[in-house]
Amino acid sequence: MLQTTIELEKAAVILKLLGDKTRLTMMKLMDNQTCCVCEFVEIFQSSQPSISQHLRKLKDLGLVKEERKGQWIFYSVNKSNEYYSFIRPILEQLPNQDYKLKELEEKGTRISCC
Amino acid sequence: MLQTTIELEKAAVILKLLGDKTRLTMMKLMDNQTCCVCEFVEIFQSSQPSISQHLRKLKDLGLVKEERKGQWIFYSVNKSNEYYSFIRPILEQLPNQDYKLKELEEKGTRISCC
DNA sequence: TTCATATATAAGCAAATTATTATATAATGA
DNA sequence: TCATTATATAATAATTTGCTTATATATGAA
Repeated sequence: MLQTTIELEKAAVILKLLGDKTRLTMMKLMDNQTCCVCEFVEIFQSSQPSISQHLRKLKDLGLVKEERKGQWIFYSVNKSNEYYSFIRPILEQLPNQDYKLKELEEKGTRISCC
Repeated sequence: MLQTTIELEKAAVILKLLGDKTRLTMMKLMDNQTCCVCEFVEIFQSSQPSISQHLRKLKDLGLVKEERKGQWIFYSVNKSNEYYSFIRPILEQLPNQDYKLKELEEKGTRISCC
């Protein structure tokens, strides 16, 4: 079987991180799109520190990358991370969440912020 | 894309369960083999109630099935569960753990018990 | 420089999770 | 029936997690 494997302990850590509805939805969104913190705050109706803390955990594992543009910091899935091949099949099986960003665009809150 | 999707909330619950080193290793083992509680107790050097509780969680989600044979209860991955297609690609990427059972066989503790 | 906005971090707390200890149930064999 | 073995469950304790509140940092604009 020509399949790369991932250390079991590392896999468990990654799966635990993905095993949270907010983080999992974020990852699915960021797999297609680049998002900033304030968008997540609006999408999930969560506090800004709460969103920042979720992103911090994903970043600490290297699953996402950040890019500052002025005041804003844009996050996206780090597809060159060595573990991306592990999480990709998981994300692929999740229903697309892009409608959440579309809703922001319709309300004008996507443009105003980013 | 001809790919079935899984509800996001359900996916998060499953990933959280898999996001534990003991449970993840158990699932990888049970994907190939049928194991009983006492084997897991020896493999993980954990208490019997701790192992039973991990198995209970996996069973509650339908991820594993049990079959009693005399005093022993054998557990294995429930491949007819509707979510097996979701977890299979995850398990496939994990390194094979069968050596753990081989070690029991060499020590004679596999046969004595099951 | 000062103010406003976006984001990060730290501390504290509540909720959830895991392990332990004690006990119950079920099957086997003497 | 009684003792033993395998497993489950309940109660509790210990640990971890996630959120809130408060504060700090960084950028841009007035």
